[in-house]
Amino acid sequence: MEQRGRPLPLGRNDGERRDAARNRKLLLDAAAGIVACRGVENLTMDDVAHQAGVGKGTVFRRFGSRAGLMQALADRTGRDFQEAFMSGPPPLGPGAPAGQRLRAFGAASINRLDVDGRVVRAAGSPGGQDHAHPTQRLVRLHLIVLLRETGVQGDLELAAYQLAAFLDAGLLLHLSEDRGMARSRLIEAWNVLVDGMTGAQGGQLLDE
Amino acid sequence: MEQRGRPLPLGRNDGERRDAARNRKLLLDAAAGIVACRGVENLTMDDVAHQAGVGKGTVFRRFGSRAGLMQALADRTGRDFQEAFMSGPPPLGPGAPAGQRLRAFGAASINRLDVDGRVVRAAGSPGGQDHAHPTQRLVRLHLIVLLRETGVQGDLELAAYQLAAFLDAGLLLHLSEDRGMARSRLIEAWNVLVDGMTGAQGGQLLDE
DNA sequence: CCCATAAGCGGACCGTAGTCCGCTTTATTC
DNA sequence: GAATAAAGCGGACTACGGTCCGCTTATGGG
Repeated sequence: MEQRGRPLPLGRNDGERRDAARNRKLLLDAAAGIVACRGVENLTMDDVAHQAGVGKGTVFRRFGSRAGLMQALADRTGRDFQEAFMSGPPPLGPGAPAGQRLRAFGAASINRLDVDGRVVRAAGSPGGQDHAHPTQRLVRLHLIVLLRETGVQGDLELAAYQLAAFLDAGLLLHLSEDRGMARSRLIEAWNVLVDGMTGAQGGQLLDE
Repeated sequence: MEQRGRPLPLGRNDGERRDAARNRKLLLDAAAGIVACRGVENLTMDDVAHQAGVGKGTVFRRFGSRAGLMQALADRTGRDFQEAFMSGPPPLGPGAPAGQRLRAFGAASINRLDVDGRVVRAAGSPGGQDHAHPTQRLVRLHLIVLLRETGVQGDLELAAYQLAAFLDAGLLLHLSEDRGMARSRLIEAWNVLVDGMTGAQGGQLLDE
């Protein structure tokens, strides 16, 4: 049949249907609760569905996969972090010199491990993080901007990947927990890495 | 019953039992065959067991998990690479200046993607690579030695982690396949990273 | 208020990773 | 070569991630 005079019968042409939105929240809350009380690794999709009082199919319709659910969870708890480095107060947010902001970004990322490092790690698909995810892209974009601001020449995109690779939740958790490295040591290594990239050789030149 | 005069009734006090060794080989061969003809993602543990003519339990007894099997597979095909950078000809092996060896190591790792990048990526547990695996440790140890040889001061262990993070198979495959970046570009970015760490600012100072 | 449409929903179903436990094989000792 | 103890083995079994498809409900227009 050809199209009728009803071109946009969408539930809501911008967002999702009311019940869908409600269920999304129910599911995220349920997931957060389970993570809080039993840990990420003991979260099953059936649990989440049951706890939220919906069917399992709904969970997968919303989030696509377990990793997708974790991503959504990580994004929710990490939203304030995003805002902090996008538009919060210096030195993390705009206002401070780019070099300091880079340092602050690393420190903040590393200290964020306690909050939801395990969730972020679990958000990785089998075979590593999902580098194509919007959050990851945003982080790299941020790094690129800061690098450019410090006057770094060359392949900024890959430089951003290199920096972000060290901030990978799986790696940091390994260093912190399995290897017992102190946060301060990780932060110092980040600073050295940033200095090496931005050309501040000694590490003292741009130091606080 | 108390212990008798037979203190060491081990099958073989060093290695594994004959049949176990035979099955290990059968299993690795079967896995390699399946990977070669159907790809890593279409390999199931039941397939491997059946193809090798053993029970499924045997596969898990030998390799612990799917990731473990992949690791073993990657290690076998990567053994010659290990030998190449440990004791092969320069510039990859000993004999060349450390700076050149670092560059060669990155280039070799990146070019190795074609061979078994997907296997290595699949060797990662859910939530990233297994940084504690002997092969990873060997790589980092190698990097530490080379870094020290170039006169780098500071936290060499974490510097090695930073370098190795960029050579992660999952990341490189993403850059190469999803993002369509040329190998040459990745290698150049590696060189720049190494130069930044070793203090060769311009990139031309130690250039070939 | 009723209809048409499409999005949403649920839970039975499927495939695969990983476990378990009783049986078999290997190696060692006398 | 018989006894014995440990390692190995196999395949039924479980748990969980993910799919499918017929049913329900929200939504917007007549």
